[in-house]
Amino acid sequence: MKTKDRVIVTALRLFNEEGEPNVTTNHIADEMDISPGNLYYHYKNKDDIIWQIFLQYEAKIKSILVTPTVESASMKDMWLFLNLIFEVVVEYRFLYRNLIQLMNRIAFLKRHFRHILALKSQTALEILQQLKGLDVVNADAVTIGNLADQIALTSTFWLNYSIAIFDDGFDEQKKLSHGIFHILQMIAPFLDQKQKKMLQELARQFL
Amino acid sequence: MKTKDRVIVTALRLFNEEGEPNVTTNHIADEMDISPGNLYYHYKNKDDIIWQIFLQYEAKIKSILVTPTVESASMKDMWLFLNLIFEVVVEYRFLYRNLIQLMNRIAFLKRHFRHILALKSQTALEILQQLKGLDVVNADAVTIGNLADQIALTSTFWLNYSIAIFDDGFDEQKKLSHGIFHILQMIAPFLDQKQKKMLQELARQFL
DNA sequence: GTCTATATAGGGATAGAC
DNA sequence: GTCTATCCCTATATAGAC
Repeated sequence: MKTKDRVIVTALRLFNEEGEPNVTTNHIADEMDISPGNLYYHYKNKDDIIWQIFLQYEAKIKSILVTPTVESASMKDMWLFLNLIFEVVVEYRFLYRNLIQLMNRIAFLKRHFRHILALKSQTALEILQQLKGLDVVNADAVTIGNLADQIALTSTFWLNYSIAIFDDGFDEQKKLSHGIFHILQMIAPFLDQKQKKMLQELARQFL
Repeated sequence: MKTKDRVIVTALRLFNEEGEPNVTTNHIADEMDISPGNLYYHYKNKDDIIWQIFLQYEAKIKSILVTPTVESASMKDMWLFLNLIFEVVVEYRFLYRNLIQLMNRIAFLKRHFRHILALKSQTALEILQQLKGLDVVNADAVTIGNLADQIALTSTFWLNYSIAIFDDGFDEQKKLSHGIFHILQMIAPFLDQKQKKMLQELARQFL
Protein backbone atom coordinates (compact mmCIF):
# COMPACT_ATOMS: atom_id res chain seq x y z
CA MET A 1 0.00 0.00 0.00
CA LYS A 2 1.19 3.50 -0.84
CA THR A 3 2.13 5.84 1.99
CA LYS A 4 -0.63 8.24 1.03
CA ASP A 5 -3.23 5.52 1.53
CA ARG A 6 -1.59 4.17 4.67
CA VAL A 7 -1.97 7.59 6.25
CA ILE A 8 -5.73 7.44 5.75
CA VAL A 9 -6.01 3.91 7.11
CA THR A 10 -3.83 4.63 10.13
CA ALA A 11 -5.45 7.97 10.89
CA LEU A 12 -8.94 6.46 10.73
CA ARG A 13 -7.95 3.71 13.12
CA LEU A 14 -6.33 6.10 15.60
CA PHE A 15 -9.18 8.60 15.39
CA ASN A 16 -11.66 5.83 16.17
CA GLU A 17 -9.57 4.38 18.97
CA GLU A 18 -8.40 7.54 20.70
CA GLY A 19 -10.81 10.22 19.52
CA GLU A 20 -9.87 12.72 16.85
CA PRO A 21 -8.92 15.57 19.22
CA ASN A 22 -6.41 13.30 20.98
CA VAL A 23 -4.59 12.22 17.82
CA THR A 24 -1.93 14.57 16.44
CA THR A 25 -0.22 14.43 13.08
CA ASN A 26 2.89 13.33 14.97
CA HIS A 27 1.02 10.39 16.47
CA ILE A 28 -0.08 9.26 13.06
CA ALA A 29 3.42 9.52 11.62
CA ASP A 30 4.86 7.75 14.67
CA GLU A 31 2.39 4.89 14.38
CA MET A 32 3.32 4.47 10.70
CA ASP A 33 7.06 4.73 11.35
CA ILE A 34 7.43 7.65 8.99
CA SER A 35 8.55 11.21 9.71
CA PRO A 36 6.11 14.08 10.31
CA GLY A 37 7.66 15.82 7.30
CA ASN A 38 6.75 12.89 5.11
CA LEU A 39 3.16 13.03 6.27
CA TYR A 40 2.99 16.71 5.39
CA TYR A 41 4.36 15.92 1.95
CA HIS A 42 1.22 13.91 1.26
CA TYR A 43 -1.35 16.05 3.06
CA LYS A 44 -1.60 19.79 3.54
CA ASN A 45 -2.69 19.54 7.17
CA LYS A 46 -4.69 17.50 9.64
CA ASP A 47 -8.06 18.71 8.38
CA ASP A 48 -7.06 17.63 4.90
CA ILE A 49 -6.62 14.07 6.18
CA ILE A 50 -9.99 14.21 7.91
CA TRP A 51 -11.58 15.54 4.77
CA GLN A 52 -10.21 12.67 2.69
CA ILE A 53 -11.51 10.15 5.22
CA PHE A 54 -14.85 11.88 5.13
CA LEU A 55 -15.04 11.52 1.34
CA GLN A 56 -14.60 7.75 1.74
CA TYR A 57 -17.33 7.73 4.34
CA GLU A 58 -19.62 9.82 2.15
CA ALA A 59 -19.26 7.45 -0.79
CA LYS A 60 -20.09 4.43 1.35
CA ILE A 61 -23.09 5.89 3.10
CA LYS A 62 -24.52 7.34 -0.10
CA SER A 63 -24.33 3.97 -1.81
CA ILE A 64 -26.60 2.67 0.93
CA LEU A 65 -28.96 5.63 0.83
CA VAL A 66 -29.65 5.59 -2.88
CA THR A 67 -30.99 2.03 -3.07
CA PRO A 68 -33.98 1.87 -0.75
CA THR A 69 -35.96 -0.74 -2.64
CA VAL A 70 -38.05 -3.05 -0.53
CA GLU A 71 -37.30 -6.63 -1.52
CA SER A 72 -39.00 -8.98 0.86
CA ALA A 73 -42.04 -6.84 1.68
CA SER A 74 -41.40 -7.17 5.39
CA MET A 75 -39.59 -5.53 8.29
CA LYS A 76 -36.52 -7.49 7.26
CA ASP A 77 -35.94 -4.81 4.64
CA MET A 78 -35.84 -2.12 7.29
CA TRP A 79 -33.66 -4.33 9.45
CA LEU A 80 -31.19 -4.83 6.61
CA PHE A 81 -31.14 -1.11 5.85
CA LEU A 82 -30.38 -0.26 9.47
CA ASN A 83 -27.64 -2.88 9.63
CA LEU A 84 -25.90 -1.36 6.64
CA ILE A 85 -26.17 2.14 8.11
CA PHE A 86 -24.88 1.12 11.54
CA GLU A 87 -21.98 -0.75 9.98
CA VAL A 88 -20.77 2.43 8.31
CA VAL A 89 -21.39 4.45 11.47
CA VAL A 90 -19.11 2.11 13.39
CA GLU A 91 -16.43 2.14 10.72
CA TYR A 92 -16.29 5.95 10.88
CA ARG A 93 -17.37 6.43 14.45
CA PHE A 94 -14.93 9.25 15.23
CA LEU A 95 -17.03 11.47 12.95
CA TYR A 96 -20.11 10.84 15.06
CA ARG A 97 -18.40 11.26 18.38
CA ASN A 98 -17.15 14.76 17.59
CA LEU A 99 -19.68 15.73 14.99
CA ILE A 100 -20.43 19.28 16.06
CA GLN A 101 -16.80 20.23 16.58
CA LEU A 102 -15.82 18.84 13.20
CA MET A 103 -18.72 20.54 11.45
CA ASN A 104 -17.76 23.87 12.97
CA ARG A 105 -14.13 23.49 12.01
CA ILE A 106 -14.54 22.17 8.47
CA ALA A 107 -17.20 24.04 6.53
CA PHE A 108 -17.42 21.55 3.67
CA LEU A 109 -17.96 18.73 6.10
CA LYS A 110 -20.89 20.59 7.61
CA ARG A 111 -22.60 21.06 4.26
CA HIS A 112 -22.02 17.48 3.19
CA PHE A 113 -23.03 15.89 6.47
CA ARG A 114 -26.19 17.96 6.53
CA HIS A 115 -27.04 16.64 3.11
CA ILE A 116 -26.38 13.05 4.15
CA LEU A 117 -28.62 13.45 7.18
CA ALA A 118 -31.46 14.77 5.01
CA LEU A 119 -30.92 11.85 2.67
CA LYS A 120 -31.14 9.45 5.62
CA SER A 121 -34.54 10.84 6.60
CA GLN A 122 -35.72 10.66 3.04
CA THR A 123 -34.58 7.09 2.48
CA ALA A 124 -36.17 5.94 5.72
CA LEU A 125 -39.35 7.67 4.60
CA GLU A 126 -39.32 5.93 1.24
CA ILE A 127 -38.89 2.51 2.82
CA LEU A 128 -41.70 3.19 5.27
CA GLN A 129 -43.96 4.39 2.46
CA GLN A 130 -43.23 1.29 0.42
CA LEU A 131 -43.98 -0.89 3.43
CA LYS A 132 -47.20 1.03 3.93
CA GLY A 133 -48.14 0.47 0.30
CA LEU A 134 -47.64 -3.25 0.88
CA ASP A 135 -49.82 -3.11 4.03
CA VAL A 136 -46.90 -4.10 6.20
CA VAL A 137 -46.94 -0.80 8.05
CA ASN A 138 -50.20 0.78 9.10
CA ALA A 139 -49.89 4.46 10.02
CA ASP A 140 -50.93 7.85 8.64
CA ALA A 141 -48.60 10.07 6.64
CA VAL A 142 -47.73 12.38 9.53
CA THR A 143 -46.74 9.47 11.76
CA ILE A 144 -44.63 7.93 9.04
CA GLY A 145 -42.86 11.22 8.38
CA ASN A 146 -42.17 11.55 12.05
CA LEU A 147 -40.83 8.01 12.27
CA ALA A 148 -38.49 8.68 9.38
CA ASP A 149 -36.95 11.69 11.11
CA GLN A 150 -36.71 9.75 14.32
CA ILE A 151 -34.88 6.95 12.52
CA ALA A 152 -32.40 9.45 11.04
CA LEU A 153 -31.81 11.07 14.40
CA THR A 154 -31.48 7.84 16.34
CA SER A 155 -29.20 6.11 13.84
CA THR A 156 -26.96 9.19 13.93
CA PHE A 157 -26.73 9.59 17.69
CA TRP A 158 -27.24 6.07 19.00
CA LEU A 159 -23.51 5.53 19.24
CA ASN A 160 -23.09 8.57 21.51
CA TYR A 161 -26.14 7.58 23.49
CA SER A 162 -24.79 4.10 24.07
CA ILE A 163 -21.40 5.45 25.12
CA ALA A 164 -23.19 7.72 27.56
CA ILE A 165 -25.49 5.12 29.02
CA PHE A 166 -23.79 1.73 28.91
CA ASP A 167 -20.85 0.40 30.83
CA ASP A 168 -17.56 0.65 28.99
CA GLY A 169 -17.05 -3.08 29.19
CA PHE A 170 -20.28 -3.79 27.36
CA ASP A 171 -19.72 -5.53 24.02
CA GLU A 172 -19.53 -3.08 21.11
CA GLN A 173 -21.53 -5.25 18.72
CA LYS A 174 -24.25 -5.76 21.31
CA LYS A 175 -24.63 -2.00 21.70
CA LEU A 176 -25.31 -1.67 18.00
CA SER A 177 -27.76 -4.56 17.75
CA HIS A 178 -29.46 -2.95 20.67
CA GLY A 179 -29.71 0.31 18.72
CA ILE A 180 -31.13 -1.38 15.65
CA PHE A 181 -33.79 -3.11 17.71
CA HIS A 182 -34.57 0.05 19.55
CA ILE A 183 -35.42 1.65 16.22
CA LEU A 184 -37.42 -1.37 15.06
CA GLN A 185 -39.39 -1.23 18.31
CA MET A 186 -40.39 2.33 17.46
CA ILE A 187 -42.09 0.99 14.36
CA ALA A 188 -43.53 -2.10 16.04
CA PRO A 189 -46.81 -0.50 17.24
CA PHE A 190 -47.77 0.03 13.60
CA LEU A 191 -47.27 -3.57 12.48
CA ASP A 192 -49.66 -6.50 12.34
CA GLN A 193 -49.18 -9.58 14.49
CA LYS A 194 -47.21 -11.48 11.88
CA GLN A 195 -44.64 -8.73 11.49
CA LYS A 196 -44.40 -8.26 15.25
CA LYS A 197 -43.61 -11.96 15.56
CA MET A 198 -40.90 -11.61 12.96
CA LEU A 199 -39.38 -8.79 14.98
CA GLN A 200 -39.33 -10.96 18.07
CA GLU A 201 -37.70 -13.68 16.03
CA LEU A 202 -34.98 -11.29 14.83
CA ALA A 203 -34.47 -10.12 18.39
CA ARG A 204 -34.10 -13.67 19.64
CA GLN A 205 -31.50 -14.41 16.96
CA PHE A 206 -29.33 -11.32 17.26
CA LEU A 207 -29.82 -9.61 20.58
CA MET B 1 -20.24 39.31 42.49
CA LYS B 2 -17.10 37.61 43.74
CA THR B 3 -14.35 36.79 41.27
CA LYS B 4 -14.75 33.08 41.94
CA ASP B 5 -18.39 33.23 40.82
CA ARG B 6 -17.69 35.55 37.92
CA VAL B 7 -15.30 32.93 36.52
CA ILE B 8 -18.12 30.40 36.40
CA VAL B 9 -20.56 32.80 34.79
CA THR B 10 -18.06 34.02 32.22
CA ALA B 11 -16.73 30.56 31.42
CA LEU B 12 -20.24 29.17 30.92
CA ARG B 13 -21.11 31.99 28.54
CA LEU B 14 -17.91 31.60 26.52
CA PHE B 15 -18.17 27.81 26.42
CA ASN B 16 -21.70 28.09 25.07
CA GLU B 17 -20.83 30.80 22.57
CA GLU B 18 -17.55 29.48 21.24
CA GLY B 19 -17.52 25.83 22.18
CA GLU B 20 -15.54 24.52 25.12
CA PRO B 21 -12.50 23.32 23.13
CA ASN B 22 -12.08 26.80 21.65
CA VAL B 23 -12.07 28.60 25.00
CA THR B 24 -8.81 28.69 26.95
CA THR B 25 -8.26 29.76 30.53
CA ASN B 26 -6.54 32.86 29.10
CA HIS B 27 -9.65 33.75 27.13
CA ILE B 28 -11.77 33.54 30.24
CA ALA B 29 -9.35 35.71 32.24
CA ASP B 30 -9.11 38.17 29.36
CA GLU B 31 -12.86 38.47 29.07
CA MET B 32 -13.09 39.18 32.79
CA ASP B 33 -10.20 41.65 32.78
CA ILE B 34 -8.28 39.67 35.33
CA SER B 35 -4.92 37.95 35.00
CA PRO B 36 -4.52 34.25 34.24
CA GLY B 37 -2.68 33.91 37.53
CA ASN B 38 -5.70 35.21 39.37
CA LEU B 39 -7.93 32.68 37.69
CA TYR B 40 -5.60 29.88 38.76
CA TYR B 41 -5.74 31.16 42.31
CA HIS B 42 -9.46 30.35 42.36
CA TYR B 43 -9.47 27.14 40.31
CA LYS B 44 -6.93 24.35 40.04
CA ASN B 45 -7.32 24.01 36.28
CA LYS B 46 -9.75 24.24 33.38
CA ASP B 47 -11.43 20.92 34.14
CA ASP B 48 -12.05 22.14 37.67
CA ILE B 49 -14.03 25.08 36.25
CA ILE B 50 -15.99 22.74 34.01
CA TRP B 51 -16.67 20.48 36.93
CA GLN B 52 -18.07 23.33 39.04
CA ILE B 53 -20.33 24.38 36.16
CA PHE B 54 -21.45 20.78 35.80
CA LEU B 55 -22.44 20.67 39.49
CA GLN B 56 -24.72 23.67 38.92
CA TYR B 57 -26.21 21.94 35.91
CA GLU B 58 -26.69 18.72 37.82
CA ALA B 59 -28.58 20.45 40.62
CA LYS B 60 -30.92 22.15 38.17
CA ILE B 61 -31.70 19.13 36.06
CA LYS B 62 -32.19 16.88 39.07
CA SER B 63 -34.70 19.30 40.57
CA ILE B 64 -36.75 18.80 37.41
CA LEU B 65 -36.33 15.04 37.33
CA VAL B 66 -37.44 14.33 40.87
CA THR B 67 -40.88 15.91 40.59
CA PRO B 68 -42.66 14.09 37.81
CA THR B 69 -46.18 14.41 39.16
CA VAL B 70 -48.93 14.69 36.60
CA GLU B 71 -51.10 17.70 37.47
CA SER B 72 -53.55 18.34 34.67
CA ALA B 73 -54.00 14.74 33.54
CA SER B 74 -53.20 15.65 29.96
CA MET B 75 -50.34 15.96 27.50
CA LYS B 76 -49.76 19.44 28.88
CA ASP B 77 -47.91 17.76 31.74
CA MET B 78 -45.50 16.13 29.32
CA TRP B 79 -45.21 19.36 27.41
CA LEU B 80 -44.28 21.27 30.56
CA PHE B 81 -41.77 18.62 31.58
CA LEU B 82 -40.05 18.78 28.19
CA ASN B 83 -39.97 22.58 28.31
CA LEU B 84 -38.17 22.53 31.63
CA ILE B 85 -35.67 19.96 30.38
CA PHE B 86 -34.94 21.81 27.16
CA GLU B 87 -34.49 25.07 29.04
CA VAL B 88 -31.68 23.56 31.09
CA VAL B 89 -30.18 21.91 28.02
CA VAL B 90 -29.94 25.29 26.33
CA GLU B 91 -28.48 26.97 29.39
CA TYR B 92 -25.67 24.39 29.54
CA ARG B 93 -25.52 23.54 25.86
CA PHE B 94 -21.72 23.31 25.69
CA LEU B 95 -22.00 20.10 27.72
CA TYR B 96 -24.23 18.52 25.11
CA ARG B 97 -22.25 19.66 22.13
CA ASN B 98 -19.04 17.98 23.34
CA LEU B 99 -20.53 15.35 25.56
CA ILE B 100 -18.39 12.37 24.62
CA GLN B 101 -15.13 14.28 24.74
CA LEU B 102 -15.95 15.73 28.15
CA MET B 103 -17.04 12.36 29.51
CA ASN B 104 -13.81 10.77 28.38
CA ARG B 105 -11.72 13.53 29.90
CA ILE B 106 -13.50 13.93 33.22
CA ALA B 107 -14.34 10.60 34.83
CA PHE B 108 -16.68 12.04 37.46
CA LEU B 109 -18.66 13.82 34.78
CA LYS B 110 -19.14 10.54 32.97
CA ARG B 111 -20.55 8.80 36.00
CA HIS B 112 -22.82 11.66 36.92
CA PHE B 113 -24.10 12.30 33.41
CA ARG B 114 -24.84 8.62 32.99
CA HIS B 115 -26.91 8.72 36.13
CA ILE B 116 -28.79 11.81 34.96
CA LEU B 117 -29.58 10.16 31.66
CA ALA B 118 -30.95 7.09 33.41
CA LEU B 119 -33.01 9.37 35.61
CA LYS B 120 -34.38 11.12 32.52
CA SER B 121 -35.61 7.82 31.09
CA GLN B 122 -37.12 6.87 34.39
CA THR B 123 -38.93 10.16 34.89
CA ALA B 124 -40.31 10.09 31.36
CA LEU B 125 -41.48 6.54 32.06
CA GLU B 126 -43.23 7.56 35.27
CA ILE B 127 -45.07 10.40 33.55
CA LEU B 128 -46.16 8.10 30.73
CA GLN B 129 -47.33 5.48 33.21
CA GLN B 130 -49.34 8.05 35.13
CA LEU B 131 -50.90 9.27 31.89
CA LYS B 132 -51.70 5.68 31.00
CA GLY B 133 -53.35 5.16 34.37
CA LEU B 134 -55.50 8.19 33.64
CA ASP B 135 -56.40 6.79 30.21
CA VAL B 136 -54.72 9.69 28.47
CA VAL B 137 -52.15 7.44 26.86
CA ASN B 138 -53.11 4.09 25.40
CA ALA B 139 -50.18 1.77 24.81
CA ASP B 140 -48.73 -1.45 26.20
CA ALA B 141 -45.89 -1.51 28.70
CA VAL B 142 -43.19 -2.34 26.15
CA THR B 143 -44.18 0.56 23.92
CA ILE B 144 -44.24 2.96 26.85
CA GLY B 145 -40.82 1.84 28.01
CA ASN B 146 -39.51 2.33 24.52
CA LEU B 147 -41.04 5.79 24.28
CA ALA B 148 -39.42 6.77 27.57
CA ASP B 149 -35.95 5.82 26.31
CA GLN B 150 -36.64 7.57 23.07
CA ILE B 151 -37.61 10.73 24.95
CA ALA B 152 -34.40 10.61 26.97
CA LEU B 153 -32.30 10.08 23.87
CA THR B 154 -34.01 12.75 21.81
CA SER B 155 -34.06 15.40 24.51
CA THR B 156 -30.33 14.80 24.99
CA PHE B 157 -29.29 14.93 21.36
CA TRP B 158 -31.90 17.16 19.75
CA LEU B 159 -29.63 20.18 20.09
CA ASN B 160 -26.87 18.47 18.12
CA TYR B 161 -29.35 17.15 15.61
CA SER B 162 -30.77 20.61 15.03
CA ILE B 163 -27.29 22.10 14.63
CA ALA B 164 -26.54 19.40 12.09
CA ILE B 165 -29.72 19.72 10.10
CA PHE B 166 -30.96 23.32 10.25
CA ASP B 167 -29.54 26.46 8.73
CA ASP B 168 -27.38 28.47 11.09
CA GLY B 169 -29.63 31.48 10.70
CA PHE B 170 -32.66 29.57 11.96
CA ASP B 171 -34.01 30.98 15.21
CA GLU B 172 -32.65 29.20 18.29
CA GLN B 173 -35.94 29.18 20.17
CA LYS B 174 -37.77 27.78 17.14
CA LYS B 175 -35.33 24.88 16.96
CA LEU B 176 -36.16 23.93 20.52
CA SER B 177 -39.92 24.24 20.18
CA HIS B 178 -39.50 22.09 17.13
CA GLY B 179 -37.70 19.48 19.24
CA ILE B 180 -40.36 19.47 21.90
CA PHE B 181 -43.10 18.97 19.35
CA HIS B 182 -41.11 16.32 17.61
CA ILE B 183 -41.12 14.36 20.85
CA LEU B 184 -44.81 15.00 21.49
CA GLN B 185 -45.56 13.75 17.98
CA MET B 186 -43.88 10.47 18.86
CA ILE B 187 -46.50 10.00 21.56
CA ALA B 188 -49.41 11.28 19.46
CA PRO B 189 -50.36 7.93 17.86
CA PHE B 190 -51.24 6.63 21.33
CA LEU B 191 -53.60 9.46 22.26
CA ASP B 192 -57.34 9.84 21.83
CA GLN B 193 -58.83 12.51 19.56
CA LYS B 194 -59.22 15.08 22.32
CA GLN B 195 -55.55 14.90 23.31
CA LYS B 196 -54.44 15.00 19.69
CA LYS B 197 -56.48 18.18 19.26
CA MET B 198 -54.77 19.69 22.28
CA LEU B 199 -51.40 18.88 20.72
CA GLN B 200 -52.40 20.67 17.54
CA GLU B 201 -53.52 23.61 19.64
CA LEU B 202 -50.16 23.74 21.40
CA ALA B 203 -48.38 23.51 18.07
CA ARG B 204 -50.45 26.38 16.66
CA GLN B 205 -49.57 28.54 19.66
CA PHE B 206 -45.86 27.89 19.94
CA LEU B 207 -44.44 26.58 16.71
C1' DG C 1 -6.76 38.49 45.99
C1' DT C 2 -4.42 40.04 42.34
C1' DC C 3 -0.65 41.00 39.21
C1' DT C 4 3.62 40.20 36.28
C1' DA C 5 6.64 37.21 34.52
C1' DT C 6 7.85 32.98 33.11
C1' DA C 7 8.54 27.86 32.86
C1' DT C 8 7.11 23.95 30.38
C1' DA C 9 5.27 21.28 26.95
C1' DG C 10 3.26 20.04 22.84
C1' DG C 11 1.13 20.53 18.34
C1' DG C 12 1.14 22.28 13.56
C1' DA C 13 3.77 23.08 9.93
C1' DT C 14 8.02 24.12 6.84
C1' DA C 15 12.94 24.12 4.81
C1' DG C 16 16.35 21.84 2.84
C1' DA C 17 19.26 17.74 2.42
C1' DC C 18 19.19 13.11 0.58
C1' DG D 1 9.24 10.25 -1.43
C1' DT D 2 11.43 10.55 2.65
C1' DC D 3 14.17 12.27 6.53
C1' DT D 4 16.21 15.60 9.96
C1' DA D 5 16.00 19.66 12.06
C1' DT D 6 13.66 23.33 13.49
C1' DC D 7 10.44 27.34 13.91
C1' DC D 8 6.42 29.28 15.56
C1' DC D 9 2.73 29.54 18.27
C1' DT D 10 -0.44 28.70 21.88
C1' DA D 11 -2.15 26.53 26.16
C1' DT D 12 -1.54 25.10 30.82
C1' DA D 13 0.21 26.13 34.94
C1' DT D 14 3.36 28.12 38.62
C1' DA D 15 6.44 31.48 41.38
C1' DG D 16 6.91 35.37 43.68
C1' DA D 17 6.06 40.37 44.22
C1' DC D 18 2.46 43.54 45.75
